[in-house]
Amino acid sequence: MAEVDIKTTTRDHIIAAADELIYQQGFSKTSFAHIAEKISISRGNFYYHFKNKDQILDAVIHFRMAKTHTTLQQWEALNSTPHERITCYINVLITHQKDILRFGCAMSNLSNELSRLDHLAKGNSAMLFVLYRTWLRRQFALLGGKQMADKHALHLIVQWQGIATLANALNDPNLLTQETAKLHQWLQSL
Amino acid sequence: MAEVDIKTTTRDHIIAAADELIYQQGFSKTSFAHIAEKISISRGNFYYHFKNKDQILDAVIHFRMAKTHTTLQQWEALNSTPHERITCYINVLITHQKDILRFGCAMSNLSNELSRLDHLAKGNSAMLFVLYRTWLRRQFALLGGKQMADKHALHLIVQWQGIATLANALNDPNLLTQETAKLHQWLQSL
DNA sequence: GTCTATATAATGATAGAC
DNA sequence: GTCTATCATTATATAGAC
Repeated sequence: MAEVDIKTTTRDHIIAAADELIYQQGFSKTSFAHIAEKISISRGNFYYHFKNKDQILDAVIHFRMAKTHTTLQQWEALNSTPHERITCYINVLITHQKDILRFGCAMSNLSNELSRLDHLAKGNSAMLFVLYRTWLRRQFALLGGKQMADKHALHLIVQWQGIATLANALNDPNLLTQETAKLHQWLQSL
Repeated sequence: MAEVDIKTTTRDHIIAAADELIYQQGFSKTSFAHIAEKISISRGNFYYHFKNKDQILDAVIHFRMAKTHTTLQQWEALNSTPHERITCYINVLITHQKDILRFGCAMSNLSNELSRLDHLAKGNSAMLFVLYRTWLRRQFALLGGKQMADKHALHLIVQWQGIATLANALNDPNLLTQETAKLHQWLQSL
């Protein structure tokens, strides 16, 4: 029943490389040439695996959804209390601090870019937030009742995004650690 | 002594148009062709007023700094209490809600793009945040003492950015009004 | 499945007429 | 000061050989 021997195809390589480059450079600036160079294929090869650039974007968003889903499941499996699980979410600000300081948050960056482009995939990219929100809501419900669960979930994501955004803007790792500590205190106080 | 008859030159037109387009589309996607069309000049004309695209960016950042400086002075001149002045800052989330939902925050968007591009002007764009932070710190110091002033200023900017980011991502005006109401409550409680 | 070659459009930038 | 014409580069995308 275990999942074994899942082949890593060229299509998967394209998606993984595009995922990283879209995070680092944005969707518009991520070119076929750059992805091709990164994984050593030719530009023409893309159109065997994808109809156009937008379909790569769709695949990347789908890939991110799956990745996030797996991460949330792991946080849940490895931690028995909702307090510990929510702590995992908060700590991403620390474990990924180098990337956040340089590139910001992958979710909000893409969502914002697609919003400004008036891109059809904007709604899909926003679903990543919904995934986190739903998961956090369930954890907060376990922690202290259903009434405030969604408010707490939303509030935490707002704080998380604000910290990531400002730390990136000011390129300030201390801001990251100090504001993250406040989040832990807030969680403790609930 | 009053400032009268300041001519609006072509250079000013370019800067104003670039300011708006950079907000809406980002720096990379804002082309000379698009700016030229917006203000009805030719593409070749840019290079009489600016050496290259980066110099337009510098001028736009300088323009935004001046605009922000004026805004902060007005908030201060038109309101006698620090509480009212800080309220002005919070209320931008409401008065500019349409733009925020569609495009996000101009400051953090540019700062993030330049950070990811590893662009030299990144530091300059971050100075806009410093401008707000310094002004807010002074208002909070007037409000309740110097010890907590900078922490309050930073915390407010973090919240503001988080609200703008998430409202943009979820395209949710209700989130904007609800979280802004929380900010007002927080200010009241200080 | 992967490649090379190419078509087409848009970009930042330059030269020079007026 | 503003324009037209042009260049070099890069982008997405297509056609067809292997």
